[in-house]
Parts: sequence; structure tokens; C-alpha cells
Amino acid sequence: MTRLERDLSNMLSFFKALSDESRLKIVGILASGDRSVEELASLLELRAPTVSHHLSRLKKTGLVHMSTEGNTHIYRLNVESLRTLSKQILSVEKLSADDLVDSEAWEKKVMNDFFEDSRLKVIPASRKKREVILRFLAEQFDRKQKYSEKEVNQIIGRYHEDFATLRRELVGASLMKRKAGEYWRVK
Amino acid sequence: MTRLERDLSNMLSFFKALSDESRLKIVGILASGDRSVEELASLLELRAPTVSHHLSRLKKTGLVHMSTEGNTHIYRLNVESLRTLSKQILSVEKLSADDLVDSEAWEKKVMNDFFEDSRLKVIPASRKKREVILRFLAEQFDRKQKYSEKEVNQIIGRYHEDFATLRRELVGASLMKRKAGEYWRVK
DNA sequence: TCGCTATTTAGATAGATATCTATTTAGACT
DNA sequence: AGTCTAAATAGATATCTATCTAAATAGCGA
Repeated sequence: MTRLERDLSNMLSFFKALSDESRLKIVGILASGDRSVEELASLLELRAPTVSHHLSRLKKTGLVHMSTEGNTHIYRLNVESLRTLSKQILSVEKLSADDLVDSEAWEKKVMNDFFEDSRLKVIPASRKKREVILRFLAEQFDRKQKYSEKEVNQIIGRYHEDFATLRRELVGASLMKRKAGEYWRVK
Repeated sequence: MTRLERDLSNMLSFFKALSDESRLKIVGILASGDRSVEELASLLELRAPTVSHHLSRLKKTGLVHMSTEGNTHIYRLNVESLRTLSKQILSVEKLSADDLVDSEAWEKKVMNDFFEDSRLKVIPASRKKREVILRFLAEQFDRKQKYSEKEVNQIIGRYHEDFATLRRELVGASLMKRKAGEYWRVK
């Protein structure tokens, strides 16, 4: 299991733990002091086994701790875990990285849908799909080299007859630049 | 609906929205840029209707926004909402206030279980319950007055014959203080 | 206007889970 | 040992929901 997968399932169990009204109230109540199971049950107007079930769920995620006092079990909030969660939320972005989802699935799909025998069947109407095609075309150019318009047309022409439109789109999408009749790849 | 109830159900819907693996991934993916429904579907290996369902749930809680581009719908993350949530988590304590739970239910229950005809049946063994009883007894004393031990015994004696134990417990629990044979109520 | 594309809605199904009652476990007091 | 008390576990049930397929909607281009 990668670090990211751990982060995801860790965060997920936090959210699952807090995505229930009774448990959210329990956390709120415990924030103002330790409580026994029976105490929570009467505050929440629930049966003790129900509360016990919720507490064991909260305990499993580390949101609460338990201590023993005779045969009563005293639960207390783990404030630190809330702080950790609060921070984690601000770094949700990191969850999208490559090993959580197949980040090339979209490109592969679009390429597969629009190419046949190494030729572009049609230029996609939607921007999102056109972008995939344009990125592919841009990759056919060497970053270190400059190309004349004729050369650009020729390379794009391998994939589609309307090289002029595609050439303009490449420039429009800032994947290529043009100056004084010369083209070069950007990024 | 009170402010607290609104806060609770608001927070709850946030947590519910994020307590699903697919939705958490969607949020993660959107953090790195806008995406169409189809794009998300292929990244997550889910059907478009499923993704659409998740997005509408996220949209309802304000976690994402939608814009239209031809007939493709582009979704983007509302980063501000994550920041808000992150802050709210640190103030969960406020959820325990009086109008969310009946904060006296516990005291009432204990008093009811242990009193009969205005007399304490037995001294509860568990600390949590004894505390309720002791708080009640402390309330029988006037904060502005000092009492001799005899007077203290007499007042406690109205409720239970073992006034000596209860008197000592009151001092031990810091609900009363004693000095030079005089007692007074604290807090 | 017709057909194509992207999304949403409707409806069905399988799996998860919050709650309850009844039972079991375990500690404390006599 | 036996009784009482507090909590946990087991098992049942009813509700919720993530996912799918099929159908409906809506924009766009020919």
C-alpha cells in the first residue's frame, strides 16, 4: 500500500466516522469533557448499545480514547486527531496523484476513440477532447528545433488532412509558438 | 432552526459528501484542474451516470461548481469551501450546546434513579453518578454563608443518614472548602 | 430538422449501517 | 459464591445509498 492510498483511506475513515449525526454530537459533547457510555446515552436519547457501537467506531479511527474506572468506561476526545484532520483537508489535492487513479485513462480513451490506423478520424468538437489530440500532436515536434510552416503542415498532415486548422489550434492553445514564419514547440 | 442546528446539519452534509471514496477522489482530481463528467468517469473507471450523481451531491453542498461549455459540463472545485470546513472542524465543541442535546437529561436521570421521597436511597458507587448527587447537595448551601460542621451535617442529613461521608466527598470534589471548623460552598 | 454527443433522470439492485432487544462479559460489593 | 451494575456483543430489521442500465433531455452541426 502506497503512502497516498494510506492517506486516502485514513481520511476516508475520518469522514465516515463523522458523517453520522449521533457520532458528530458525541464528538461535540466529548469536547466539553469526558463522559461514560450511560451518560452519553441519556444525553443523546439513545440506548447504551447504540452509543457503544458509535464509540467503538470513533475509537477505531483514533478520534476518542477510552479509560476504565471500575466497570464504567470513560471516553474522551482526542483533540489532536481533529487538528490533524483539519490540516489534511487543506491538502486534499494530493489525493489525485497517479497511483490513486489511472491518470492516463482519459487520454488513452480519447486517442482510442479518435484515431484509426494512426490517422485522426475527425477533430473533436469538445474542447476537452481537442486538447488531448493537440497535446499528442505537439509531442510530434522536437522541443529543440524550429520548423517552417511547410514542415509543420507536413508533420500534422500525417494524422489529418485539415492541418491548417490543427496548426492554428496548436498556436491558440499555446502548445506551439510562431514568429516570422517559424514555429517551435512550447512547454 | 437555531444557528447551532444549522451548523450541525451543514457540517454533517460536508462530512457525508466526503465520506465516499469516489467523491473524495473526485475532489482530489478537481483540485488539480477542471474536468468534464466524461473525463472524471474514465479517470475513476465509473459510468457517467454514477459520476453525475456524485457531482450533484457535491454541488448541493457547495464543494464544487459547474459551468457549461457547449453540451459538456465542466466541474471545478470550490477551494474556499474546503477552507471553511477545515476551520469548522476545530470548533466542533460548539456542537454540544444546550439546544442540540438535552444537557440536563443525565442529571435528571441520576436524580430520578437515586432519590425517593426527597431522600437519597444509596450513595452511587460510580464517580460520574456520585458527582451529580454531590452537585445537588452543594446547591443546598448558600454561597454567601459559612457553616459549622454541625450545620453542614444537618443539611446533608435531610437527604441521607451517612452525612459524614457525603460531607467529606463534597470537600474532596472541591465543591466545598473547609478551614478552622468552618465550611463554605465553592463555585 | 435530424442525428450525434454529453449529461441527467428514472428505476432497479445489492451492500452497508444505525438502531433496537436480548444476551454475555466483567468488575465491585456483600 | 452471589448479586448488582456498566458495557459490549449478537442478531434482527429497516433505511439508505453507490452503482448499474435504459431512457429522457439538451446543445450543436450538417
